[in-house]
Amino acid sequence: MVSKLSTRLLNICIASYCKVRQLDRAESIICDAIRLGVLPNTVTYNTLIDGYSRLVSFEAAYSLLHRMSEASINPTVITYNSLIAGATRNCLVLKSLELFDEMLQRGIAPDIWSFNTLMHCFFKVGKPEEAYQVFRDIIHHDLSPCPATFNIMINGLCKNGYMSNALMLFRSLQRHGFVPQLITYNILINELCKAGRLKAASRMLKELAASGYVPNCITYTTIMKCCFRSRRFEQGLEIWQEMCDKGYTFDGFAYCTIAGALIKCGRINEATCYMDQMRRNGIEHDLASYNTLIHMYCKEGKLEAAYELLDEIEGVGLECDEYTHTILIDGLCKIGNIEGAQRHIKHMNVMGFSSPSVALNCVVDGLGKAGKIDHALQMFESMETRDSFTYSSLVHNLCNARRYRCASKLLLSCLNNGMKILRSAQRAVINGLGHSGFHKEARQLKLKIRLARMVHC
DNA sequence: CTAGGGTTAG
Repeated sequence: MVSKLSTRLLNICIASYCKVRQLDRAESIICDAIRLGVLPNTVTYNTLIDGYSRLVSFEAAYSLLHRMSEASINPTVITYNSLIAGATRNCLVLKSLELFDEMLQRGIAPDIWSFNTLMHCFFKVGKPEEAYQVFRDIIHHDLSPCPATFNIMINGLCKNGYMSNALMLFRSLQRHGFVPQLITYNILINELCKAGRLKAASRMLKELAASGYVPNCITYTTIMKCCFRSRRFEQGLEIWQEMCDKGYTFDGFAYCTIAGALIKCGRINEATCYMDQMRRNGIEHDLASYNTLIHMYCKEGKLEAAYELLDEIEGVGLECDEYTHTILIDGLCKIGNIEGAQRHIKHMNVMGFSSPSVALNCVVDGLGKAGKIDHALQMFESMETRDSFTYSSLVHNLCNARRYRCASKLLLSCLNNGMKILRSAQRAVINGLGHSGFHKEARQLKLKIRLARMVHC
C-alpha cells in the first residue's frame, strides 16, 4: 500500500518536473525513489516518454522503450499512443505508422486514440486521403469514434483546404445527433475568421452561446486575433478588456497575440507592458513567446538585446527555429545591416534550414530599400521559390528607383504565374509609367493585368 | 492525446 502510494507520488513529481521542463530533476527523483525501494511503473515511463518527446526529441522518447524492457515493465497502449503523438508532433508520419505496426506485433490493441493520433498525423503532413482512410478504419474496426475523432477530422479538413467539406461534415454530424463541443466551435470560428468569412464566424459564435457554452480563453484569443488581422486594433483591445472584466486568466497564447499585434503597429510600449505582465503572472516563456520578445526588440532596433535573448533561449534548453532566425534577419535588414543579414542566412543554411524563403524575402526587400536594386534583382534570380511577398516588395522597390518597365515585367510574370500581388504595388507601376510619360505602356499594363486576372481567377 | 499565439511586401 505504502509503495503504491509512493509510486503515485513519484509519478506526480515526474509529471510536475516535465511540465516545468526539468527532465534532469525528474530523472534524479527516479534514482532516489529506486534507492528508497519505490519502483517506477508504466505510468512513470509513459509520463517520461511524453516529456522527452516534447522537450528533447522523438528519438530520446523512443529510447525509453529499451529502458522499460530492462526494468521489465511492459508498454501499454498509452505508451504507444504517447510515442505516436510524439512522432506526429515532429511530422514523422512513417514513424507513426511503424509504431502502429510495432504495437500490433506486440499484441497491444490500438484504441480510438491510437487511430485519432494517426489520423491527425496524416492531416498534419498534408495527406488528407490517408487521414480519411484511417477514419474509415475506425468505423471498420468497430471502434466507436469519440468527439475528438470528429474534431480532428473537421480541423484536418480545414487545414488541408477543405473547409466546405468540413462544414458539411459538421452539419451532417449534427443531424445525426453529434453534439459539438466547445473545441469544435473554436476550430470552426478560427477557420472562418482566417478565411475572412466574418459573418459566418459570428453566426458560429452565436450558435456556440445558444448551445449553452461560455466562450473560453481560446475563443476570445481567436476573435481577438481576427480583429487584429483585419486591422481593427481598438476592437481587439476591447475584447481583451472584456476578458479582463470577466475575470479570465490569460495564458501565453493570449499575451503573445496581443503583444504581436501591438508590435506590428509600432506600439512597443504597450507590447512591453503585456509581455512584462505575462512574466509577472508566472507564465514560462516558450519558443513562440521568446520569438515575440525578439521581434519586439528588433522593432525597436535593439539588436544586442535580441541577440542576448538568443543565449537565454539556449540556456533554458530550447532550440531556436526558423521564426527566430527570420525575425533576426529581418531586424538586421531593417537597421540597414544587410551584410549581417546575409551572414545570418548562410548561418541558417549551415544549420540545415533548407530554403529559408521568408528570410530571403526580407533580404531582397532590405537590398531594395538600401538602394541596391540590382543586387536585389540578382538575388531574386537565384531564388528557388518566389512568392507574392518577393514580387510585391521588389516591384515597390523598382518603382522607388523609377525602373517602371522592369517593375511592369515582374508584375506581369507574377500574375501570370497565378500569384497575387499587392494592389499598392500594381498602382505604383501604373502610376509610375503614366507620370513618366509612358501613357501607352500604362494602358497596356492595365489591360494585361485584367487579362491575367481573368485567366487566374 | 483534438482548438487559439511567434517571421517578410504596403
